Amino acid sequence: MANIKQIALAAGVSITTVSRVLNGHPYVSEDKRSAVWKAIEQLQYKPNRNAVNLAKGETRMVAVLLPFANHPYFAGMLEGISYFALQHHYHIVLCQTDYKPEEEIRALELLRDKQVDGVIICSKQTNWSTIEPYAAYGPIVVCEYTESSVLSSIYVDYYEITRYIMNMLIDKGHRHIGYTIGRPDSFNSLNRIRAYEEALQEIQVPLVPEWTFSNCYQYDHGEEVIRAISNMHTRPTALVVAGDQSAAGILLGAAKLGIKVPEQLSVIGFDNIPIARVLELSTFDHSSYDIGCLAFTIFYRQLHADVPRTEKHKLPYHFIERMTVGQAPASFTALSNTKTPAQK
Amino acid sequence: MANIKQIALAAGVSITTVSRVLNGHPYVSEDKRSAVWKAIEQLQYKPNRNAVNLAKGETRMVAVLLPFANHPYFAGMLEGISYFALQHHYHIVLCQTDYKPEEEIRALELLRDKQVDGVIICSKQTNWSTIEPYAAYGPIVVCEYTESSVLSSIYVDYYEITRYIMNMLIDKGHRHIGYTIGRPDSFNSLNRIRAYEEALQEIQVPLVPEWTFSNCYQYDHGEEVIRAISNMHTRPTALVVAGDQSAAGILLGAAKLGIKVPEQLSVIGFDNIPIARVLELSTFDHSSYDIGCLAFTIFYRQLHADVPRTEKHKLPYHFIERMTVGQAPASFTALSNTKTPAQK
DNA sequence: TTACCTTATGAAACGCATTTCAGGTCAACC
DNA sequence: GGTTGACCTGAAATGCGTTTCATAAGGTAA
Repeated sequence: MANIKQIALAAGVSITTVSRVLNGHPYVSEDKRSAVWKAIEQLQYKPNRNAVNLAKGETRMVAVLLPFANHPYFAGMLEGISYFALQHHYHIVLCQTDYKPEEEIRALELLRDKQVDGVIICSKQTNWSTIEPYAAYGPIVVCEYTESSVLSSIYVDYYEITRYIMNMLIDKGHRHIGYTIGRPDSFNSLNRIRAYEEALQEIQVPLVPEWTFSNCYQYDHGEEVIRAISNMHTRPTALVVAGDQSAAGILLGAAKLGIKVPEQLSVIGFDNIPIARVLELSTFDHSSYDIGCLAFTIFYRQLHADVPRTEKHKLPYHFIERMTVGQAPASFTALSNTKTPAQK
Repeated sequence: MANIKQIALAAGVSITTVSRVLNGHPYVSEDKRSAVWKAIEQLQYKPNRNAVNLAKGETRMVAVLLPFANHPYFAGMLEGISYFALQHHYHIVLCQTDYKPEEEIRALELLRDKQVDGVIICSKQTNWSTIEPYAAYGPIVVCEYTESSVLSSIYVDYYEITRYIMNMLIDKGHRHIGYTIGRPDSFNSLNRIRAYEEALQEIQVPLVPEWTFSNCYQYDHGEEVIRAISNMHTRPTALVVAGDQSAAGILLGAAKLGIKVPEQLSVIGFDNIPIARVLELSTFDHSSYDIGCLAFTIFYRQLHADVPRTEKHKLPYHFIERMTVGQAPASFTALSNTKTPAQK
């Protein structure tokens, strides 16, 4: 394929002039400009992006780090990032990490090695101190709370939300409340747990470890949870579920097991993914699509304007009341041993 | 950041020797080798990937072209590609096109401009003749049937599958059969339609245009379909749905509208995505994850071995019988005007 | 008339690593 | 002793654009 030198030769100008034409610089006479364009078209010339990247020190690529793309929450985020990226003529390098630290590092190394201009971290495992040094090579935007002074952060206050939910459930008479979370040791999970425990403490209700479940992401996990609950002697009357996907599994599993929602079990999800609407799941909305859009916007601004690279954005949220939260069932308010009819 | 020149200087060797050490070439004396490594570590040197790409003419990136990542079928594919890509030290450039031809072209231009070594097309709109010229710049693998002599193809024979389904439904007494598809003009859709129409023709049952729906991808679309059906005077007794996601919408919508599946309506999905299992949806399995794995493998082999770049792989499939296909309801076998109880 | 700016153009340096080619040493084999 | 081949090393060419700097013509304000 032709290169810039051949264009220069064909158009009878210098390489510099070709580059000027290519990049729309002023100070090129009309006749040379058209001669260059003519040569470019005749030889079907297109600049080699590697050479451009090398010379400009910019790749117009951004790495997106996430555990799995095959999850509506992250897929939504990806879509948001993608949409804004395309508008700004950026491309996305997808780094699916499965929460493996070594894969997360590899994504950050793309930044260090100048393969990308920045990184958007949707969710990660690695600790901040390992990530921070890479911020020297370009903006890093994290969709999670961090106090780091070199990273930008878009976050949802899960402590606040969880307190809000717990209060709502307690107001409705629930005392037997369980929860599910994703990774047990993530910052968000720890905040959820803290809010949960404090809320119970305030009304002096003991914590039942049996009613707490971790590593819940997919439908299957939700089904396992509801199966486990259906076999319990004393069941929770409400579940605070960390993601709509597993909440959907719980709902559909409950239907199969004959557990009535919300009459016997209230379920609250998170994320408001499409299936939540279909299943009438009460949930918290904080559109992952919008988070993605914002993440890209911040990355882009930080790269092109001389702004501090440590913005913090707390996201609003709101509760979407649908059909899965109700009053605590009378028979369950006190510790009872009632068996519900449908059980395997 | 340090570059190779500074390492050469610090280690007291030539640039060539540093490059040799970096790339593990033989014929470097032990003392020089260790001097180079020492300099590399002291200066924290890492090669600039853009320079490497430029010099090697290879980027270890592959573009993945798909309409939307936020769909379990494509997300599964993406996961498969991703998994194999990581193993081979490749990265993925995600090109979400929303079926817009100009975005599809942009993805192909990445190949022409040497930003990626190849392209995997999961689904596209652009016609083959537009895509083919780009094959000159690197392997292009398409997850769809094509006769093109420069593209590789992994495909499922939807004509065959649809005939299989139609026969099954006809055997079970169904005569009022509807279908839903995605894009009405795609190759796969046309084959589905052809199989559908031929099957009806053979048993001399007239086609009811009202029972055919296009542009169905998401839950919402499925819900719209079932709502439309519930308002029909004469309803189909079976639906051949082109994707599990919209089939799920149909199932959940049917439950809300009081339409019993499969007693009143049989539903067959495609793809066997996770929600299908949860909803007991009878469907065809051809794992999109596996397609992704295969797609990357073919791309990789074509790039690194001297094999023809036009492999064709027809994928196996199998029907997964679950709970949504039944005998045609007696009252529906003949054209009847029976109204089912639950209607809005 | 001098001083200075705008327009126009190309040579050369620069971004950075890989690869070819040529030259050299030393041991083994004929 | 001469030839051959394995081992080692670096200068220079190569991949390809962008950007700086130097130069020069033409115009204008002081």
